[in-house]
Amino acid sequence: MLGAALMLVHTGRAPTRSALTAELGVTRATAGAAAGELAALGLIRVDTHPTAPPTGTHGRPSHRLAVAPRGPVVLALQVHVDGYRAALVGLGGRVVDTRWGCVTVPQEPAAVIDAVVAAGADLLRATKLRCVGVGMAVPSAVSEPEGEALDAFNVAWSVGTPVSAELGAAVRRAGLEGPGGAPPPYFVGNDANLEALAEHRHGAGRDARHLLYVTTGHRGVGGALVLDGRLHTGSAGLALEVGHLTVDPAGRPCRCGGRGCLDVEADPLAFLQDAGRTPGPEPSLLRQAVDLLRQSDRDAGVRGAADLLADRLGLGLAGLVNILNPDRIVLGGLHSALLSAQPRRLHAVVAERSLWGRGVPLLPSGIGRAGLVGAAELAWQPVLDDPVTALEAAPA
Amino acid sequence: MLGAALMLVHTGRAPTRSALTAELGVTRATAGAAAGELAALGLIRVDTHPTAPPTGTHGRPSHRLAVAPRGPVVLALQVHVDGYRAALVGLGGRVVDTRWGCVTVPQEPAAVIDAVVAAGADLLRATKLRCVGVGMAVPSAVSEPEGEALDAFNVAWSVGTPVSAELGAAVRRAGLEGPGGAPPPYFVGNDANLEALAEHRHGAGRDARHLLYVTTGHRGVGGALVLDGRLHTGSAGLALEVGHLTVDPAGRPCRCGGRGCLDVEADPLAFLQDAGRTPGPEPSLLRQAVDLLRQSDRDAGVRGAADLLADRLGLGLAGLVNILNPDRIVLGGLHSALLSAQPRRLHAVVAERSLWGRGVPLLPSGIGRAGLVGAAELAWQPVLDDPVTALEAAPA
DNA sequence: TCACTTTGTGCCGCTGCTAAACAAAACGGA
DNA sequence: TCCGTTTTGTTTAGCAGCGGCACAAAGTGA
Repeated sequence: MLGAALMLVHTGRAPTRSALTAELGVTRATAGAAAGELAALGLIRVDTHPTAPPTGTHGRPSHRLAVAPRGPVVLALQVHVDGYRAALVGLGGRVVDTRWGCVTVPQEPAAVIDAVVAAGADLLRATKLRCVGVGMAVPSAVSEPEGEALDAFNVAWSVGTPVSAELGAAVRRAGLEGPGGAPPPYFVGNDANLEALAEHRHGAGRDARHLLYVTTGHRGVGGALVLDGRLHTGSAGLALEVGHLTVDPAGRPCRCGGRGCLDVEADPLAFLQDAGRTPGPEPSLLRQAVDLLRQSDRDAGVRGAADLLADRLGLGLAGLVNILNPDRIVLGGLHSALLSAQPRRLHAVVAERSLWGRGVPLLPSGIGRAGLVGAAELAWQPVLDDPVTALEAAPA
Repeated sequence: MLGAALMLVHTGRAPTRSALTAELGVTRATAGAAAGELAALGLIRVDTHPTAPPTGTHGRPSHRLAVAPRGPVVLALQVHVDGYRAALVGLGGRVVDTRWGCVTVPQEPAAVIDAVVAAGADLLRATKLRCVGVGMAVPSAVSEPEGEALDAFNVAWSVGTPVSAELGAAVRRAGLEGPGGAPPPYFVGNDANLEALAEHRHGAGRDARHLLYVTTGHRGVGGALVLDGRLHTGSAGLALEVGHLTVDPAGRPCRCGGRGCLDVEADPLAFLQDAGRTPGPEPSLLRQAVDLLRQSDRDAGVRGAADLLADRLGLGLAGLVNILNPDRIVLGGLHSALLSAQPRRLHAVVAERSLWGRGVPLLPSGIGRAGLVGAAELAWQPVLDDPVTALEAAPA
């Protein structure tokens, strides 16, 4: 109950106390008690006297609810192909402060993770905010419950790298303090999964019951599914490996052994190649591809490559629609840019190649740094599940 | 709580009161009270003095729990290509009595549904058992929440046939009486989905957290997914249309507009054709194919067709494994027979063509008439969710 | 027959919620 | 300006569900 109330404030669905009452489906008394407890825990702020609220309705104005401005935060970390980023994230997905660094690939996982955790520890020292959890996004499938990276070829980590264990060690080495003085709980997730979670809680996926998220990194295609508000990661954390759907049987060979996988046919590199460009070393492949896509109305070659990308992505999405029947699809990375640039062809292909995909809304991603925000969601989850227990969290 | 307890007895996971206590994770007092209430409702039987229980353990023997022998039943109905079947099904998936009939295609939906409901009403009159719900399985995708059949080409119903409404009308016409004297609640589902549900509750899918079910009818391939004990039907009931996964880009044309879909490459008709047989009018395509598959160790042509079927099905399953990461796969229809006949090739293809499919257990279906049992599960669901409310169910 | 183990049952108290009555804060009309 | 209406916040009483505990019951084995 407390957790459900906090989630409603967290996701912005309960901006007032009366909205909280309605969303929870309980009496005013119960909702009021919950709001009071959350305020006492320092998680939310209850504005008893909202200054000049232009209501326009009858009746007593409701108290406004908001996340506490200097309440606890979580440490959100992200490792990607050429660097890392650390951020302090409050409730509501508010990024308080952020810091980043570069690494040259290949690099030992432990060294990278130590560096990103150290950056986070710096942030915490500088702001003196209380840290209640650590979440990290990595560009790899992550097995559950072991927390091992299984295909982190982007960052040149070997199969089976114990990312979760390394993160735990780094957290202890950095001397981070969580609830009860013990090291804060820490979690690792795949970046595409976490971006999907962020989109569902705070972005274009809000209120979707079955949200399909598909995105590109610099290389490859990732997917995720959020069902009834919870990430569907499959039985071992390995679901939604959408990169190996076949979209062109005569296409490029893929490291999975097949040909014409989405992973190699609908990612930034494929798009640059299809447009006849030779990818340069700088900036990132994703940025080069997005910049190029902007020229599609002036350059016929680019336009052709964009059409090809839309056809292939659309075919892949159509297959996913047949299997998952989502009520919304959010696209990230290059696919988000493609959707914004020319929505029609993509919609048409999905409608044509799926059985009942005509009405599925396709939306571009709605938040920046979704990976970081998603990592924060992971770290917030224990608090959202049971605020009291998570905040007092007796050390082991 | 009461519902959870009933579910445990229903699925056979709580054969004794102490097992119920352990599975529910509550105190003996609470579990005892729940068992007492369910017995008072006439749903289960508590054997206080189990005669001669060969325990072999220390301590006081636990009371045995079982579904009530003459407790209420649900009416399970199934419509298929050339006929229908009605059954009374008790808790625990026990088929009390069954009755069937034939129809010649094409036939008006209302007429078929009237006939199958009438058969069910006969059964109820003959046994004088109390009916608490009606469930019907149809060979078509069923939209939610409207309850319309969307691709019932097998039974020649037009797109958008309001099956749920027709069933409701037939139930009222037949004068069936449910809880409180009102017509019993009625539900419609896709047959593959309901078979999956039956397998999960009572068959080869027991205790799987992420169960993927794939099966053939006489024509086409169907799939279903059971997540954490609940059927995943997608946002509009249209998920798991696995029949249109491409498994042979140069293959047969499919009514979806594509080529080489699972639907036309891994169904009984395709197998018969691949083996060089001309399908006869009798018996059903499924039966002909299963009978033929039995000869695969004597006939090289049949063996080749079986290998081809295993390759194509395996490729389709591998794709599904990449997307859904199930912890178990159960196969029905012709695919079940294929798995029993030659498990090795199928296992090998799934392992080879999926990223992490090596360890996924593949099992043949474990119950007969799974469609009927699944339809019964659908009808039982309100009782399993909240026995008290469902059984007293005030009329509208 | 006597420990010992395991299970069923009754009683007490805590927790979390609802219901109901009352108070507070806005609006609009006389 | 006053008062009725509407909506919301607050307080109190009461109920239902469940856990904890103590005790009784029904087996096993020495």
